[in-house]
Amino acid sequence: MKTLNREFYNRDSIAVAKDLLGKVLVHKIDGNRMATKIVEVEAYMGVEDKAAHSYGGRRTKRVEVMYGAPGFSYVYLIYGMYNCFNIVTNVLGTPQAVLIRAVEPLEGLEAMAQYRYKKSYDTLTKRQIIGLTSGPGKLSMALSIDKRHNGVDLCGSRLYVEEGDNDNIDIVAAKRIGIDYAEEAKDYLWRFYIKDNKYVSVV
DNA sequence: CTACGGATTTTCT
DNA sequence: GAAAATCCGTAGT
Repeated sequence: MKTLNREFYNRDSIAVAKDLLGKVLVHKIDGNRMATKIVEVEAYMGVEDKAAHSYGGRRTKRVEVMYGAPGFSYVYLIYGMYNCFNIVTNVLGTPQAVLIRAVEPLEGLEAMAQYRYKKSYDTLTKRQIIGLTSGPGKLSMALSIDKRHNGVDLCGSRLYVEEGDNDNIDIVAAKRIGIDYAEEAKDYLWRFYIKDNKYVSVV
């Protein structure tokens, strides 16, 4: 499968977010490949978006990578415990990103089960199988993504997104999650997910 | 199966 | 010193 190039990410977050649905997020560790279908995303539109970490042009050490070139990863720790994986979008100097909120496991199920639960995949309960990757913190655990992966080039060969074979998907637009502080921006329909997919975090 | 509240620590004010 | 782009276990239908 073809890896998405820099140009794909060099657009505004909303356009990239929608186009990422159905694409395949891959993480290779020691030659082992884990692959997952992207099923839920959120667009963060930067300077003009009260929910974004870069709102109003805030430029701290944490947020710095969003001001860089598109197609790099932005990983941050949330609630003291969980990592969230984002993809930097739009032109250099425009601090936008897409949060990957949920994915569906495709390859490397055993490795994911170990990273996530320290258990073999076939001992998982139904609830645990869905819980593998049905949320931003969860998928980061399953794919072994943490702060070390902040600023990684997704046009490289270890962590990247491939074309999927999923053309006819039904996209739902909804309010973003966990941003009640963002005033009017909390109601924008900037979360997108694949209709009826089991791994979507909030329906 | 749903609802609730506690966990835990980085980051910025 | 407060808040945070979340998750999980427990308790109650």
